[in-house]
Amino acid sequence: MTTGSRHGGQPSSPTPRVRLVDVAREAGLSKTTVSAALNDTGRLSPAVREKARETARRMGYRPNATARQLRAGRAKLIGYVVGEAVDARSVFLESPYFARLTGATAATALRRGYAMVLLPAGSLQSEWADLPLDAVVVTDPDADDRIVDDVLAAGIPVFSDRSVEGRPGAYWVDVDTEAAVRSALDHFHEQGARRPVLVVPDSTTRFHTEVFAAHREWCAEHGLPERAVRVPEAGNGPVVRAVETALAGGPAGDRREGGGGSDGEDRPDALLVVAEASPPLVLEAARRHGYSVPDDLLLACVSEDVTAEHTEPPVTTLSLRPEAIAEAGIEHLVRVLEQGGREPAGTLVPTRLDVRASSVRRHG
Amino acid sequence: MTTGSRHGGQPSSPTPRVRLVDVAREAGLSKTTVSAALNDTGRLSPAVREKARETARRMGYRPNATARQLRAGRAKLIGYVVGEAVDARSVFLESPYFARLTGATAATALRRGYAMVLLPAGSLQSEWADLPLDAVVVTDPDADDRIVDDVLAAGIPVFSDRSVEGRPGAYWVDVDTEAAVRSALDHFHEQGARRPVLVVPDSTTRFHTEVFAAHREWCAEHGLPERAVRVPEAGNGPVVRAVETALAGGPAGDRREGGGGSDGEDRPDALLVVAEASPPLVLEAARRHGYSVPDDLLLACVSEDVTAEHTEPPVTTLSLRPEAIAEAGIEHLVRVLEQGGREPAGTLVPTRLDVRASSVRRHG
DNA sequence: ATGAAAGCGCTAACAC
DNA sequence: GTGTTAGCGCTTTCAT
Repeated sequence: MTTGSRHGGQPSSPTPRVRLVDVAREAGLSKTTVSAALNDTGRLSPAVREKARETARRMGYRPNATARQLRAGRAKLIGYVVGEAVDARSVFLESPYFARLTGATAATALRRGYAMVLLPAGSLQSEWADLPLDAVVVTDPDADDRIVDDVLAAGIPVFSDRSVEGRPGAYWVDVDTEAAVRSALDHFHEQGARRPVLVVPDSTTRFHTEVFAAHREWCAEHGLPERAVRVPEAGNGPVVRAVETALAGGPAGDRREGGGGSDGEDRPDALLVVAEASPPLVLEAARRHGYSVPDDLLLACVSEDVTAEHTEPPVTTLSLRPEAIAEAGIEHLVRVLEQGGREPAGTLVPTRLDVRASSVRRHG
Repeated sequence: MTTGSRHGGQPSSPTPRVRLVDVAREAGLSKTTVSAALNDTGRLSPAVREKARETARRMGYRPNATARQLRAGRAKLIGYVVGEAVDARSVFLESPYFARLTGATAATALRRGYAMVLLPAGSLQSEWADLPLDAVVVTDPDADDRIVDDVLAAGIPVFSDRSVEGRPGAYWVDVDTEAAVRSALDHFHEQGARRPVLVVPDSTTRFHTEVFAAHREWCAEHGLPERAVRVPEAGNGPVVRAVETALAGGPAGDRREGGGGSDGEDRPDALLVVAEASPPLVLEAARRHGYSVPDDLLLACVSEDVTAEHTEPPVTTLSLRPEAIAEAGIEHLVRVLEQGGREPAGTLVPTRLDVRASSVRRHG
């Protein structure tokens, strides 16, 4: 009466799932033959191949991925962590940039045969040590981030930004930050702006530190004073406050001599916001401070936020092109993982400036 | 001179990775003993257990997850797809709601020992057929979505919203939509509004159809005309246009007799926006149409968008509490997967109305 | 052209 | 207490 003595199985499998050997038995063939037929390998007579396939189909056979992985030695699984903002638990996805980067990475990876596991921002390698990850993508790690070291120490290849350059087992894709900053500042300059201000997060992320440096350099080259406000933390509130600081006068550690309205000479005439913030809110902040955009303030945001197109005036954005980054990164990863050869280790992805009314001077 | 003939391995493994048997040999013990020591099972003398552990640590041993999975029969992997908006490829994450739901699901799952694979929105089961998924989470499937059927047909448990109720192998978590809609409309009513309008996506998602129904019911109960505008597609543009339609007059298929300004009686005095849209943009749209919020229009949005707190006035939001949904869902999933027993199949999660200035009448 | 058998790395019966 | 052994389901030499 023992109707099949489950050996080491689960509490009660809903369906005992058909295995390769079941198909083989049913078709009167061997595992080998059926496997070959299904994988289109080996030399089989068309008849047998078809019979095996047909039987498999009829029985609803689906190969056990885990067994394949074990055999193959790799799991076709990659991890994805956002390094930045360890404190901002799982909120990073609310940034349109990370949202799109994340989605695009997952989609591209799957297209290339890899599944992407979403790892909570700021999680430690130890928390997912027993995932069979072939590689880990670490986006925008902080300079002092442990995660990259942890993963490398575990012998897992890391794909990150340029900050990992030179580390064995680490590969990178990055935006061409300098060109990006230049393109925005040059654009302002062409439009006649001479007192641009930068608002940038005070983070140790590669991108942000490079933005700061590129801005400094550009200002020096153009003989303009370096005006920058650093945002202490992420979020719309802090960024908007930083924007207000920027619009109130010059840089943070700056001469604000004289008492009241020292407007005119000192008021910024262009604003580049690199920190993630909602374009409508930034625009609104400018208005509150008595600026009319673009008449007396040119505005551009580094952002993927689609609301930028819907404001009045629409806001010029500098897109980091997350989809392009994701694609470049995954292509790179697949090449490294599958060809194993020593790859160039890095790729630079250009940005795109979408000029809209907020940064174009009116009447010619 | 053959320095180790790689058998069926990769092109060139960077490090041959230490296996259980290596540790065993090194420690002069058997695989069993080491395994037991590491997993804290079996009866081992403390001395031996320590020795095994020490050796493993020293050699940098990390168990092969795939082998474990094969042995255990389950991969501790769950898939996550957003059913809604098949067309909006990987953009769904830009919605703060989905972003937070996604992040929270991943985090909660990992805490419970499951890794979450992010599947591109609208992707088919066939595209990830060879992932060893223990279950698939399908958020907000459209009524005619194939995905749920596909996954169930593959013998994989599905966790989704209430629309899957009654299907064997399907479990659900859902927001208490009716209570949610009531709470918002009741709030408007208490504030004196008598001509509320609803803006809701014209989708076949369970949530949206229920919102529409709940609103209809509420209006009937209160003897108020049902005013609703359905948004044909997602995105800030379409939603803002729908808001403008709503504010211009009554419902879409509605008497708009007479020519010009039939204001007064007909103008809505409260607006509930259920479609994802940026609160600042909605507010701006209301202003463009000559409304002052909250003086002659009360406003509330179903949204997780944090910008709602930063507008002037701040916007009242109805939060669906994605983190709570994620937690309830994953708890449920883990229970089903691990205890296998026939679980209650469904959980309802309450929403939260965050009342802010946009929906509170001034001067008492 | 097809099948038998080994083995991926691990865990769990079952001896000793 | 500790070691031996048998698989988990699949792919892949290697015989036949």
